[in-house]
Amino acid sequence: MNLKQLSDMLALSQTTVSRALNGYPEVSEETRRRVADAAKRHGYRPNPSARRLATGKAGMIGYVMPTGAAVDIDPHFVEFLSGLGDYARGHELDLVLSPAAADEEETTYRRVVANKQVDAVYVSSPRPADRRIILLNQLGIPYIVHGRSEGLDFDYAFLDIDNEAAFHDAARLLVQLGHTRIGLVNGDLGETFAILRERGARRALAASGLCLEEERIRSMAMTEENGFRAAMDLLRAKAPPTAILCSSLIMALGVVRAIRDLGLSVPGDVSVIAHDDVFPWLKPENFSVPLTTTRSSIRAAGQRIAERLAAKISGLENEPRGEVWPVDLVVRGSIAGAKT
Amino acid sequence: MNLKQLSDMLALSQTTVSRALNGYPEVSEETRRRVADAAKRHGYRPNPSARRLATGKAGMIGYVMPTGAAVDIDPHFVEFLSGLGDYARGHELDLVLSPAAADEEETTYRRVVANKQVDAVYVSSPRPADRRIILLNQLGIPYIVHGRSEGLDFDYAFLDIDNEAAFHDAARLLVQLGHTRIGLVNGDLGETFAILRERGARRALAASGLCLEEERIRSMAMTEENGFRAAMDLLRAKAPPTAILCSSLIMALGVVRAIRDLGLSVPGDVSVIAHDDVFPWLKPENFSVPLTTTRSSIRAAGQRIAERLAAKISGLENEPRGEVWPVDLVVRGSIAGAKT
DNA sequence: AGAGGAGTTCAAAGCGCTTTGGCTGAAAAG
DNA sequence: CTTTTCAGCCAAAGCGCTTTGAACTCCTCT
Repeated sequence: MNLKQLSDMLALSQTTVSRALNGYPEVSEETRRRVADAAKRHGYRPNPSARRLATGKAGMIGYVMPTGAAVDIDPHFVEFLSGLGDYARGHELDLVLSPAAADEEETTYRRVVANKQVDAVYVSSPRPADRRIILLNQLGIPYIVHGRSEGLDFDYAFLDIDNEAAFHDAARLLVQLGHTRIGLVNGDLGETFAILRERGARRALAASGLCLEEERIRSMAMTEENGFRAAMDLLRAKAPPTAILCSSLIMALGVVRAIRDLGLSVPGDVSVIAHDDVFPWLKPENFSVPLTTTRSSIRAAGQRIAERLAAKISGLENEPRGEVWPVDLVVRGSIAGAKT
Repeated sequence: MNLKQLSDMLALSQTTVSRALNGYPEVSEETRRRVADAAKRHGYRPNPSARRLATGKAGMIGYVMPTGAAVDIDPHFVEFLSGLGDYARGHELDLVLSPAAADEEETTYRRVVANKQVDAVYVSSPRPADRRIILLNQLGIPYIVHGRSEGLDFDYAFLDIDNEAAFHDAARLLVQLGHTRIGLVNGDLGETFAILRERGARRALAASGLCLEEERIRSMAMTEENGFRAAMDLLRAKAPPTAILCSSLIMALGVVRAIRDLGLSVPGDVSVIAHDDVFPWLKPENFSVPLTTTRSSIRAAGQRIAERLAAKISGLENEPRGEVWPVDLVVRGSIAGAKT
């Protein structure tokens, strides 16, 4: 069933039918009703390719997905995607994932934009002075960054959680509990969030005249194994930390395992606080010792970003606004006062 | 740069340019070269919407993504997606994710197909007699199922791992080690893979005159928490299992935690074998006791499915072929002979 | 009564590509 | 020398939609 058939059936022109369906004012109410009715009854749906060709609007959100043997998409992505989907579902928005090798990312963005395959894109895991953002900005397509970049000389739309405050507060809490040697098991410093978290922790310690020593910081891809290695490393040092801040639940699995392996206990010997992105399949309260976390639902972020992208597409959101969400500090059994 | 501009520039008709670019024979070699050259130099790329409108071919692979507050996409999906992307990347294929609530899945498939938004789709987590497969079959769009259904009266294309053999072999190994009371911590029985795994385990026990007791089976969503609960349940029974088969690494985390919480040990008191889909961020060899696993890379499956979908699209693969991959049984420290 | 609107509707021109059917000129066949 | 054949190229017709510009019908106003 296409527009022509439908309009023939109604003895109306394609123009009128199209306008009726798209809510243009110059159609009488009665006609509109008739058209809407017939359309529904016959299950008419405008062909998106045709519409796209005519309008340039795609009804899709794009994401350039880094791929390649060396690239591991991490499980956060799936939760984020769920959120995006939650919103998109109700709004007939589809997502287009364009896989690209690391060195083809820019080309891919260019292609996607030039082809008008999507109306807007989102960018994840931004790095400082991220080139993708610079590119998108000059290409002039609506976009939102999930996370933040730094060192860009223009404003851009983003949604981020307050990583700095989260780790600041977490570190401050540890300090208040009497800890002075605090370790940080962080994500890769190539990404802004990790930089901000380190900064937050550093600031909290500094406020009490303490210092986040370089040798108590580890930054690497957030796998269980790396968490384990990092913690092992830290805890075997001459003056091991009595508390560890950790950037992800998955790493925290490794951290806790390391602590155990060394015959130490949580929180008796080592207090642990981790960041929790809220996975349905791994919960901090279910760790052998319930984990204190800084918590922010990455799924909710996905929903919000979809919503804002939709707003941008329909022209409701224009200024390049940054949105920063506060992070909950959820105290559970994994922290205790420092042994004196 | 569109076709018209390019052809004007070359003083050729759009027809000829189009044909030259698409490899039709009725173009002289010299012309073809000239055209290809100019196209490359000016970065000409045919507008996909226009092409799609004209040909009906989309150059995209579709996936109807279950979404909704109640639906958790699990982390396996991301690994699978990576694989799909690995292949798609090199072949200019994009993926379209169409989010759909559980009760809108069929409608969404219909929409996607009717709109010719994609050339082929893949279906994941198939259930027995899966309605989606029936639907796709009659809609006549190329598709591949990742996993298997049962009870369908027609052949369909799928790629699955040999779940039954995997769990059969794992169970047999446990039996050979002297275990007679074996527990199964499985995924939701709504999905075929879980049914097959149970069948495999059952068969192995039966072969030795043993029985996989109903009360030693738990089937539920594969979260860490459910793994914990299930194992707790099993181990607190009057005649607790001395070995546990587990359907996922994430569940296995919970299983191991339960064993520990009860003051038992792996493999001293309880042997554990789990299925490993190969995540970069959580490895069985890094469990406190290295985990014996049945292993099959879900990422590799993604690559292969993309490859086969591409073959289907270009008409290279036609018969509805089923492909079943063997599963590795990797023995590590988590199993031991049964205490006598 | 005629001009000027307001309210509806329509025919036709794109959007950028593929593809059908036809045309041309030179080489092959008669 | 005429007829075929065929490689190579082209004009134009879609694909299904949106949008421009025009037209037509009623009213209202002067």
